[in-house]
Amino acid sequence: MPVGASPLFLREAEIRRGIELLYFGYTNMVKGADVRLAELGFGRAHHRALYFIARRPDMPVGDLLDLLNITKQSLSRVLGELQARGMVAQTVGTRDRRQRMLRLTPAGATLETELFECLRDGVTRAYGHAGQAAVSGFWTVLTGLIPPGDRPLIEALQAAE
Amino acid sequence: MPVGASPLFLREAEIRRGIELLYFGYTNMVKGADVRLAELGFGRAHHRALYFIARRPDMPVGDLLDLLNITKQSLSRVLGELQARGMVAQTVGTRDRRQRMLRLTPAGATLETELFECLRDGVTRAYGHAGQAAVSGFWTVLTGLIPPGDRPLIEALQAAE
DNA sequence: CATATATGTCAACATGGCTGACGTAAACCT
DNA sequence: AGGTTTACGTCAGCCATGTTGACATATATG
Repeated sequence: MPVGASPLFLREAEIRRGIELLYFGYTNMVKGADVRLAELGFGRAHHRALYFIARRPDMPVGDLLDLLNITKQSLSRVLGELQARGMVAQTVGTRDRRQRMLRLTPAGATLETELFECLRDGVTRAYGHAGQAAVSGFWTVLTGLIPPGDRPLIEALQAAE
Repeated sequence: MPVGASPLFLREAEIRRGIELLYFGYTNMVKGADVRLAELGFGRAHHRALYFIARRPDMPVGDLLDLLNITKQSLSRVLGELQARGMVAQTVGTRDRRQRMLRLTPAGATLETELFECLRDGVTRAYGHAGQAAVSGFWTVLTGLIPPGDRPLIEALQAAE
């Protein structure tokens, strides 16, 4: 922020606006996927696991736990259901045989793609109407909300596709 | 978006980046408030009710239901707890005596302020580092994620303080 | 006066978090 | 080689917060 920028810039109203838009924006983004998940008997927790496994194939269980920030017992339930329904498979780690590497089965990949498309449509529309500069600001502000220490974990998702 | 903007602009990587930042940004924004709420034996649902009642004092129950998009049975539990603990009070509507107008008690207002400050610190930092143009883009993209039909409801929160 | 609306309430259930305790296999360290 | 730590899994129970369905009451409205 340039020195001397309006002090009103950080007034309560602006903060509340951000809080509200973030809440409603997130809620609306996932609304479509929620419907599809419910039809299949899955929930948001399943989606999150599917999403990150799709994003980083062969991620070990521990990394997924770090990303989701839940207990292994919670993840275990979700992962067990996804495996039982043929969406996720495990292989023993090559470098460290204690690790279980997670990846999607073809059926899992198909479902993840379908769910991604639910989110994508809304995001594409929002990006398109806002323009590239706005999108860049959107990314910048959201990144600023993440504690610096946690950023590498998230940036690693976006590195080298 | 200007005609002829990069077609790469809407590639999958950009969409996924937005999805991830929105998820992690939201999660981190509310993390501090979650801690405080847990100390008091409240949860996020209580916070959402407190938040919107603070934002629009004397909002009728039905409006709050529309905003939160949950069933009246779910809200009723939360609201009952907030009333039992002296955070929220109801008055009979003046224009329509069937309505119950919600407002915070002084204790409720104190708590809401405290929780707001938990969110505010993170948002203020993110806004400050990003700059006003980025914040504007942040708002624009998030607004674009909300179905146009729902926007008036949310904009009404931000009108005429 | 009949009907619709705003709210409340009882009961049962699902999802997805949590804690605590315990077990196994593999890696790592000395 | 042996003890310790790490990665993962599992059993059991609890809590928060959402859901549906049915029904009750007071008030507004045509």
